[in-house]
Amino acid sequence: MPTPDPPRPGFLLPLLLLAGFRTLIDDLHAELARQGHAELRPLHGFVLQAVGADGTTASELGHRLGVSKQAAGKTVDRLVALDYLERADDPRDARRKLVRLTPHGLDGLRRSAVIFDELRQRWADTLGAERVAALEDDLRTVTPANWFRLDVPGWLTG
Amino acid sequence: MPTPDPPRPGFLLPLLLLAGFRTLIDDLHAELARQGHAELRPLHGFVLQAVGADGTTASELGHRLGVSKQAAGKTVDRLVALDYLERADDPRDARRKLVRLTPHGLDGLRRSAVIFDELRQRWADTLGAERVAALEDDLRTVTPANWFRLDVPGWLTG
DNA sequence: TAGATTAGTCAATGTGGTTGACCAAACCGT
DNA sequence: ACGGTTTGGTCAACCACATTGACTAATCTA
Repeated sequence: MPTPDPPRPGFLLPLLLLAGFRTLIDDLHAELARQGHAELRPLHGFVLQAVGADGTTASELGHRLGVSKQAAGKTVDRLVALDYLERADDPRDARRKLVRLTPHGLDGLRRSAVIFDELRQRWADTLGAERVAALEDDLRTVTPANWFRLDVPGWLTG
Repeated sequence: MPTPDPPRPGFLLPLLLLAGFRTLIDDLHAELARQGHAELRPLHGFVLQAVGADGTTASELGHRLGVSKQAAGKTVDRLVALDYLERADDPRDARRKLVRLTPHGLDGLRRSAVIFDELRQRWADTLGAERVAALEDDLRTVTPANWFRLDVPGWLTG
């Protein structure tokens, strides 16, 4: 059986962007698995990044991730069960439950940052550093200004 | 409250690729909704594209989409309910059930192609045609050769 | 202090994915 | 032609991630 027909012209661009993203994410998690973080799912890296070293709350996390506070809360539950996050009471506001990285979670986040840097360097070795930079510049240009609000939908689940 | 800290250097590249993809998909579906296809979810366009004008079977569809035949079957169920796809018996093999686009589905697929072409043109107007082409070339270079197997995980659900 | 807002949780539901089990039809080698 | 294997489809159970609505408790504010 031959490979399926290549997509029509207009379909190419989104597919390539998706493929580029997927490639990075897949490579990241393959390497993370090798480094002792096999349980980390694609989505989780974004969550750890959004929690950050300073910690946050479930509601704020939901806002950063662009999902409801309930969805954020459930994701935190799972990452607590995996020992990536922990909850603590906020002494200044009894309603709030602070969400913080555990040492294990901080390790995962730091390794992710290192691996992403390496992957970007690999792209720079292949394409040339200036083309990677141009690619980033171009994407920043055509993308809404608030792109860094880590708006990651369900789809990283793959 | 200030916007959250921008991501660390290594995190930028995947986030920008994701943002670019999301921007295209969101714009596509906003326009599709205006043109009478409000029920089409982000994933569905890829499925229609994978079904193609000639039709296919659930198993083959699963292969093209990189998911199990069961998952493909359930997705077909949903698109049948929305009148985008229909099933028919294969007279030459009683096991197979052909999956075909309905007229409504074909309309959605064609409109998607047109809109994607327009969006790509919009990028070319902003960045210049040669930079869009360079972007595509670069992504093709750093991406596995089989990228056009429409390997779309759960995440288009957003 | 009363009323509005905010944080978190629970419950029900939807979508898209997985594995395993199973049946019927088709294929293939003796 | 027959019997074993492969293939296509479906069912069931389950998981991950999202939604909305309802609710409590704590805090803020007029």
